[in-house]
Amino acid sequence: MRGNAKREQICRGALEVFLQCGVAGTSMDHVAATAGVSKQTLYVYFRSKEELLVDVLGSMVNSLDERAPLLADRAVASHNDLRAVLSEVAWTLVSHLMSPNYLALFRIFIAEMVSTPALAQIWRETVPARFLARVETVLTHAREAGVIKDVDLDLATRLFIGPMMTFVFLDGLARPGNVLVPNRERVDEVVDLYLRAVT
Amino acid sequence: MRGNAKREQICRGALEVFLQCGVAGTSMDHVAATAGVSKQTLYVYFRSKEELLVDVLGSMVNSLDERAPLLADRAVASHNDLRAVLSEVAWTLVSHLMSPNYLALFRIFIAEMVSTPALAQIWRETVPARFLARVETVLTHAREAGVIKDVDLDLATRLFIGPMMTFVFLDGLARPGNVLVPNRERVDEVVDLYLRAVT
DNA sequence: GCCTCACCAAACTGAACAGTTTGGTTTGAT
DNA sequence: ATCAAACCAAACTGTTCAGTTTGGTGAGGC
Repeated sequence: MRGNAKREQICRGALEVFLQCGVAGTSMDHVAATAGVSKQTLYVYFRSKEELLVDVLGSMVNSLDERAPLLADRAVASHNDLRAVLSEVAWTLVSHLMSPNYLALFRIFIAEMVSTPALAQIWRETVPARFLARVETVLTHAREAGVIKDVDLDLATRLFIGPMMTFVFLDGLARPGNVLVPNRERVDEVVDLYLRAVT
Repeated sequence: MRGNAKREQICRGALEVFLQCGVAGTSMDHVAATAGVSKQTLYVYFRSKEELLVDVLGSMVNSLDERAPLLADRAVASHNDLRAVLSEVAWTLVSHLMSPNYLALFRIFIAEMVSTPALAQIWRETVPARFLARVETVLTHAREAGVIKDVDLDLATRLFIGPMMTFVFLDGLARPGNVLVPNRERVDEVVDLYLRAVT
């Protein structure tokens, strides 16, 4: 009976190696060794390196931020509510996405998307889609409650997500081995500046 | 006499192959064939694939946007001046960075930065540094002219660059083969929303 | 006892590819 | 004419690596 235990054991090992060495730098021998599994068993569970990659990255990206939707459904009845929720959303986004694992994941997705369309789809449907949807939900509630002006929702979302992306890309991705994570106060300052545009 | 003509011929070919096939997918044989040069000559001009990569990408990234500094030095005496300059800067940024070549360049830099620190440095000192500096210059002029409020310059820059990055990353990089370039009106709407925060 | 299922280690195959070497040909200056 | 610098095509070397094959071991069911 081909249980899930071995499969997950393989996934854990593969994820570790992929994140640390990149896709090109990862050999199937290395994965097998790290997972504590024979190479043959590896090929019983996964037909190819590509299949392994898609499966492993897909489930990693899916398992992240499971508690996040709760956040977006909080009531937004006042300017202060909105500020608090946006601060929370922004901080979750920045601190998650700037963790070493997530940055490594970014690199892999961005590089492999071209040759592996399955990855491109997974990526779009999880990370950007989720964060955008979460912010849009919050802003919709805020608009319904009359807390923000009647602005274009997509634009307002971009104006919010964008500055957070500057942290992730300019201070994270572009500085391998020397990531500069902003503190929460800094993120809140962005939120405050943002609120001046939409309220 | 080892002239520059052959060298540039090699660079052109190498750039084409690197952008189209990625670094891992590029063989030195392919580069030589595309450049119309023998493999041996290739190795006379460049000691290794890595040296070729750094040289080629470095000069591509340096040759871009040479006319841009002119823009940032325009006078910003009124709200309308500011709007016009920011619109121009934003549109230059978005339309340049979302071109197929630039997106391919992004992918390579992001993937290779980790193993090739020289690339990371080149990247930071050119693309982000230049665009940030340009926006900061404009905003500084605007602040001196009393056109915008006394906001934190770094924050105000992030709030401006960020939304443009959403176009580049979410609608460009994340959609290989199906890039959605926003039209100029859409970019101007972002600029207008932005101006509500800083003026 | 024996059979089968899940696993293992290790050797193997075939292809790709960075970098080198060999053995030339062209060109242009003297 | 001759010599040297620049170039070329093509074969070669050594390595890495995805994926396969071989020849097993141990454990649970019957």
